Amino acid sequence: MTIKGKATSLDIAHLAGVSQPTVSRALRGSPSVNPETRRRILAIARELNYKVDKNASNLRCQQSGTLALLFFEDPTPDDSLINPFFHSMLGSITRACALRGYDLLVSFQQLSNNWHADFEDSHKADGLILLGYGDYLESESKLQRLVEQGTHFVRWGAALPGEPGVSIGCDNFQGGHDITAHLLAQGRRRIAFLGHASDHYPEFFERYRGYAQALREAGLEPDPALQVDAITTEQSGHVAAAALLDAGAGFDALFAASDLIALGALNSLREHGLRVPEDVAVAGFDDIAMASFVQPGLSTVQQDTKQAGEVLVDSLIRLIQGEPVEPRTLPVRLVLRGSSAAG
Amino acid sequence: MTIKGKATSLDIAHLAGVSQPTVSRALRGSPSVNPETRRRILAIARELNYKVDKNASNLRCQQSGTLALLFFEDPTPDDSLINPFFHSMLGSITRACALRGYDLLVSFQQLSNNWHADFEDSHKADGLILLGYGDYLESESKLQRLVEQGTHFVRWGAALPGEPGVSIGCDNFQGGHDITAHLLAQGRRRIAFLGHASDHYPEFFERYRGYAQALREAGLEPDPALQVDAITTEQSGHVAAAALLDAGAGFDALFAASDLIALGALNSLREHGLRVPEDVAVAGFDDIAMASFVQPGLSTVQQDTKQAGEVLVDSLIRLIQGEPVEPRTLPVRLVLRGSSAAG
DNA sequence: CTGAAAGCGCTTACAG
DNA sequence: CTGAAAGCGCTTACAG
Repeated sequence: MTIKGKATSLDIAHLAGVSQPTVSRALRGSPSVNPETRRRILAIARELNYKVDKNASNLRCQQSGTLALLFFEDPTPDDSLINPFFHSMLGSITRACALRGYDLLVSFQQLSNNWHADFEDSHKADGLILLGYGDYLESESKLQRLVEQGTHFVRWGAALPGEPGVSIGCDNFQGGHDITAHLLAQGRRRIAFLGHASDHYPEFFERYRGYAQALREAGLEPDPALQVDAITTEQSGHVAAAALLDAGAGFDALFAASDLIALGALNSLREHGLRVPEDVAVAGFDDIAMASFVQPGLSTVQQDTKQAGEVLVDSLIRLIQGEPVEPRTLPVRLVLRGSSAAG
Repeated sequence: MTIKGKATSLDIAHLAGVSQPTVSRALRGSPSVNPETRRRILAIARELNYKVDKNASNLRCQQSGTLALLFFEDPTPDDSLINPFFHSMLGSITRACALRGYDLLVSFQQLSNNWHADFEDSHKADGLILLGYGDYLESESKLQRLVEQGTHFVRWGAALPGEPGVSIGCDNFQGGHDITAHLLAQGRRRIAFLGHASDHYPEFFERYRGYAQALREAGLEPDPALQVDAITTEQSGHVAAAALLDAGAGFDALFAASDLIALGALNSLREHGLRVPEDVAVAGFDDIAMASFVQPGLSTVQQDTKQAGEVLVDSLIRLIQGEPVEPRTLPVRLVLRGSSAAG
């Protein structure tokens, strides 16, 4: 049985002695096809290794069965510095898409790019998942445009009031609060915060707010001298911790807005001869794989990436199907290891 | 200017007072379009935020402008354990695709899945990139089927004679040889190898062969008691190193077939009270980000993931275009850090 | 339960 | 330089 090129539904129709639409119906499981006819058609399709041409069916149905994951990179274009947390999200999103029968296009984007809507306008994807850190205020206007154009999208980020579009994020405030409360419970009093704490980085800002709240609940006022800006890289964490030490602002604990920052800080503390947790307790945020590997293990706030991927994908699919979707905040949980033991 | 739904080339044609094919030509940069007409068409297209419908153009052209990356997972389905090396490859492949105008579909696959050819048969992708560790002999027959079906694909792996299809890999033999020679130059004599050394894991096997060759060049015979099987996870490395210690096979250095194995071994050595590098020098393979982060830094063999991604993508595109493509072996380089300093 | 017909939005000979 | 026509491979009313 040879067919020039790939088999089409018409080839199968000829072979089965039916019309091409009947083949289409049989393949899609239409109940109005004679069981015997369907069996014959399916057998032939299998033998010919036939696959429905997605370009044709998508064109006809005006959809693509594909989601696009747009990953926004930090300024640094260095592959190796991508936050492992996002890799975990990528894995989870990929799996969630596969389970729901969607394909996933992956694209790395610069924040500055003209990325809005390209994928959906060209029918390459039915909707977008936006992922990645960066200056939020820089991207806000673009998100606004996506909304105006009616593009279907969800983004991973702080689910705050007034956000354009649908945001899914973890409970950054609660995580920041709980880990700080834990450090306080270990007897720490001078707790530094490493990470940006402004509208430009809403997720970090929420973590900072939780931190400040926990301090106040313990009767302490956040000390501005103990907050140092940092983005999510080891390097930035290293620099921030060194700056804190150089400034001579005494501290007995350190809450980093991400694990990568915490890991950089750990190395900086070690270089300065400080012991963890004896001299300084350290905690991070994310629970990346490395957190459980370093010595001592890094206490941190775990984001459930599996659930996050599922919620992102499910929300986007509902959006595409025209159903109402609310922003969601997912729970976090503390993972306590040696780095925050009592001093 | 309102058009119900998304604008099509026909909408633009009406607005520009030309036929629809002329719009198509103008948009694709055909030289036979009047410059003034083209300008008018482009202006309207921009104003309407028009994007060519990929489903339609792909259907017409019988291609997709998309590559599919099939990522094969190790038996373990745990997201967090994915080898960071592959994440780096993913980043590099994504970028290489973007630069060449191809979209990238990403799919995680179980080795056992019925993955052969699905993507290309359904016209979702013009070709496949296969990536991931696992038992090679299990997948060989499937690769053979891909070849028989004329599917376009390249895979990352050992570029050995007799492989089905086109394999691109790094110089595993040379890397294994050079890092072992380095350990020997540091005065080490009893060098253990952690990792599978059989046809089931051709890349590891090549690294082992390089290791054995370097030993022989130094007048040493590989000691079977110093080789312990391991797959690419920290856990496996931890277990393998512990087994080696428990067996009492004395060794003063350890070459792990991957960085993850080496990192697991480092923790195991530490738990046994052994100092690195004083008591045992340690080296890995891959140069993942964590290698430069741990203390002491992990000496390793760097695979150039940027080049690897580019070569994979370029090779696949050439394959799709019907050009001849040879398997390739890419150079590696040593990255020496504290873990292999003289004892 | 099945077939003839229309049409999704493009691209590309073909004719002028 | 431009238009009328055909066709890529499907899916889905519509009619029977």
